[in-house]
Amino acid sequence: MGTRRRNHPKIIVVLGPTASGKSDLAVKIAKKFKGEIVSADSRQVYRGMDIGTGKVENESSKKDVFIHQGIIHHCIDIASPKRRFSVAQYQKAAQKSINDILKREKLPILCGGTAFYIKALVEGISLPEALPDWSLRKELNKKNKQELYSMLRNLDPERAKNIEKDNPRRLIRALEIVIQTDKPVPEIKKNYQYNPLFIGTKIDREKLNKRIEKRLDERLKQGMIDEVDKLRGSGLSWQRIKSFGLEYKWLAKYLQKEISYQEMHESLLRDIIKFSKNQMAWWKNDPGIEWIEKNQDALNLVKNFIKK
RNA sequence: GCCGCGGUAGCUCAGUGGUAGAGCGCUUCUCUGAAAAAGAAGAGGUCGUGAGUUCAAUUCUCACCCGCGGCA
Repeated sequence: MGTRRRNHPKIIVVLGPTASGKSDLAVKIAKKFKGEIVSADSRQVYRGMDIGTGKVENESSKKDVFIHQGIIHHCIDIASPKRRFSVAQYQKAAQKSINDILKREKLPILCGGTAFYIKALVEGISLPEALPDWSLRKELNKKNKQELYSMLRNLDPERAKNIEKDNPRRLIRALEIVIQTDKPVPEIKKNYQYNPLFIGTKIDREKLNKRIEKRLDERLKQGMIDEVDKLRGSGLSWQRIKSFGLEYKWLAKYLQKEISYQEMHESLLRDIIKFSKNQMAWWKNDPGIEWIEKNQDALNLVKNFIKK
């Protein structure tokens, strides 16, 4: 995830697969080193999605402050599930949060499982300014990937060289940029603004799978089905709810009586496990991450890191 | 016990007289405003068992074993 920048402000990044104990560790670090937490989770940004996204409990009575165990959490509940949220919005929100934390002379602790969000923030990647244009996307979606690819080859041969030519979603985004800006897709620029310490919470596969299953059953008992039902009641379409994936997708199917409880449980468990493997794919070969098994090891790492 | 249907990849199933395919799963990989998204590559099978016919059987024939349904 990039190199450390010695002269930049220090931040801690706690990452790892779902159910590996990130939130717990982040709170411990925050308590010990006067920190605040910035969530890096593409689903926890949405209000009303709590149990299914594994949000920690909010103790705050104020509307726009999220506090858990006395620790301020940022980038949670910052968006309506009715509106689309994206990595660029996250990047801005998280940068602002971190800068505020630094101004208060506290330690920023980025914590979450969405690798793309973490990358966008830590590397400060420059996302093209072209805004998503949903009507254009809808139009382009009618074309097949060969047509999309040849369009891109005509408009921006350079980008066409490197892009995955079988991936319609990427092709459409590239075309969107070119059509909107009337310029080729800009080369990606990185702008490191922080000096991060990456801590990964690691648990062996078999144990993690068991934890995932246990946690799923707990969440079901805690009223996760009801939560999805409420989202529907608040005016979200089933299609939208399903687009959030995992628990939202499978519980929506179950609530619509498309599948039985058992099918829901099996498929959901399988997909969460698959998801956790996909998360690890981003990190497992990254030499810059300190993988820890005990929280105490992480606290020691942070202590040394801050001293330097 | 009799009749019928079935037994092919981990699962659900296509298919063919010239030693086999799909979807899902699995493994690995990618990541430029949907990322819990979107995509790529790969590994898996002596086609239930035994015999017969044939140059050649997973495919046809017979017997047996197993599963499902019906009848007794």
